Amino acid sequence: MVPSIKDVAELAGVGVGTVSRVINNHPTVKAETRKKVNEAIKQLNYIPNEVARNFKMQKSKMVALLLPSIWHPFFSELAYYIEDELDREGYKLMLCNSGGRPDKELYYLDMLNQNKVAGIIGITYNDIDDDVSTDIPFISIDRHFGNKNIHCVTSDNYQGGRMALQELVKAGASKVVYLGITSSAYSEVELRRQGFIDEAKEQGIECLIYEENGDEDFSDDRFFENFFKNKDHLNVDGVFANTDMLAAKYIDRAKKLDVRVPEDVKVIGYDGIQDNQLFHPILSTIRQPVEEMGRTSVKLLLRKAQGETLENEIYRIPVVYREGETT
Amino acid sequence: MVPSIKDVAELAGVGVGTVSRVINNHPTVKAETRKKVNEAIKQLNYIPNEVARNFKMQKSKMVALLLPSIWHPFFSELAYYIEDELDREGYKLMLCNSGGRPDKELYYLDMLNQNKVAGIIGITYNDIDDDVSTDIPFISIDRHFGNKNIHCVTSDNYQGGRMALQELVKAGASKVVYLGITSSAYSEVELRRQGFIDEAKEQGIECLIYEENGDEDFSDDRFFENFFKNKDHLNVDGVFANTDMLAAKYIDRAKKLDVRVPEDVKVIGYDGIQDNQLFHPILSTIRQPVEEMGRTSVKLLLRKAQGETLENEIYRIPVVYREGETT
DNA sequence: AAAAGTTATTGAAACGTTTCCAATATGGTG
DNA sequence: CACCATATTGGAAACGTTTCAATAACTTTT
Repeated sequence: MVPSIKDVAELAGVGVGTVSRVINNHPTVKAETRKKVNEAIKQLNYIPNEVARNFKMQKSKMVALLLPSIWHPFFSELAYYIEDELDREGYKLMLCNSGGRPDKELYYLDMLNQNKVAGIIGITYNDIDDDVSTDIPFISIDRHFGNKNIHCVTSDNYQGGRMALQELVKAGASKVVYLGITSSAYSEVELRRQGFIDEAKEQGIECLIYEENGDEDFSDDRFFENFFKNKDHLNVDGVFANTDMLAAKYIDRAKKLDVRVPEDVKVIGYDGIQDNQLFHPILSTIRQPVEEMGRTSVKLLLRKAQGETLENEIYRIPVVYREGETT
Repeated sequence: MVPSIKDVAELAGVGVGTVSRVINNHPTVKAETRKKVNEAIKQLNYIPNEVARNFKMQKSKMVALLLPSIWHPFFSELAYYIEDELDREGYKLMLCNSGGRPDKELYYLDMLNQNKVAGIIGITYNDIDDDVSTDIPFISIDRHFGNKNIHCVTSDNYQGGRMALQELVKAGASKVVYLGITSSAYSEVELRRQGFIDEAKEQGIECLIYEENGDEDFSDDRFFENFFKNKDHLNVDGVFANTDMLAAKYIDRAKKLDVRVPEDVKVIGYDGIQDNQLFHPILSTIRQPVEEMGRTSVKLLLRKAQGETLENEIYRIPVVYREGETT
């Protein structure tokens, strides 16, 4: 039989309230009593029952991370830092893979609601703003809802887009294309395109755009098949891909068409996933400040959970350029 | 005010017990009553309070995944499947990154104990067998404790080792080396080496071993520096690396020494992480059945949680060879 | 129509905390 | 010593479920 607070109280010869106060470090306990209680705790090997505590408090020290798939290297890095930061603050992480599917996102939101989690960090592709319970703090990564007390953390996508163009030009490109997989839901990610275009215009560089929607049955093969069908696309000497993965796949395909990187085409990705150090050639990329994004999200979320109101609606964190071998 | 089961009971004009039975689909409720209750539930927008339920039951439908780092691509793939399988069974996943640090593993075990999780799936480097509470079901991946009702799921490492040698030989290698990062704690992973050696002996192939301990302040740079110091190591024409990551790094270094892969040296990794499709050259590898390992772990764990006793102590799942461009 | 059997329902108790108010102990002051 | 202020403590109530023994409502059998 696992001992309860009652057993401790009895053994220590005090009331349950006192034991509770000792456990929670309330200042109003005499040192002597505290000692007695601690001894009883040790003797009985008593461990506070966190489940009962959650119940009484009507909330748990659990934060949910809702994202498309932990399998993706960018998300798994993000999850790593989020978990680490949460742990420092005494919180736990619950992982929810939505697969990017709207129905699953809603299903999870519902479940998290029932489970009275302390907060949610979400990377969602759904207009979930109506479904997020108002009393569960929510931090959205890369999507800005602009209402309902949902705050947003993101990398500085716009600046990243500009940077990508600058670097391509610096590397000698004069005709560039933006490669993207879009989602029907608006996201800050689109600013990557905008920054890229704006900078191209300012610099007087010819700039093409190629995008396909990735919401359902998206296929890499089809994407690149379509892309290379357009002869214009074979004449570019600079490529900025939406994500590192897409950039890596582009390089893969390009190679098969005897397009050499970086001799014929310079390539820059976005994300800065760690593994691209092992891609050959090593990818040049706009590196998202993943660690800072993760930790910031947690810090903001916990501040919200504490009842604070945040000063900004959106927090954009600067990106940096990381040179590889593709520029 | 969020409605409780009591409010529903009142509105429906029944007892709380009846409402509870409706929610939990007990068969002993008249259809008519059930309908009344369901209407009340809908009208009040009642959602069962999972926290209270956990409390009453003294356990939650939460399973913890304790691993060194979700950031590692192999673990993030594993986590993906584990979460998916758990979700199908109505369970949730709590993620714990131990960093491979013994103290943190113990700290998490303690915490999981307090939180009365339904079970734990662990990839640990610690002799945690004395610290796992006997009444929390535990599935250990890649480590076999052989006691205390801790069951083990692993890939067939021994067979994988043999396979690696066979494939290197098939590709033309005649003098091979096994590259490994070891840990002080025994793990099934070591069978990769054993299988490799045994097969080499049987085939009469010369076989070197190079290993370093990775427990603390391990550095890739040092590892390869030491490795290449030994001139013998420059004469091999076949390399089997412990993990894909290690193989990719080997290829990286080899290139810098003008060792060509696969012309001069054939390389095979172990794991089959997805991203190695983007490595160039694409890595040949012994693919772990990650999905099956993940799903099997969950299935076994939940059977244990249900009170079943499992037939085997260890479940070895077959591996397959996946040919890339390095053999 | 009563008895017996079956099925459906009720409502109190229990799970282990925290919190709050009342009660008591302690210490200081006039 | 009486009184008051303050520090410390005790213990009941409450959190929202599930469960179980008791009871009620039907059915069938006699």
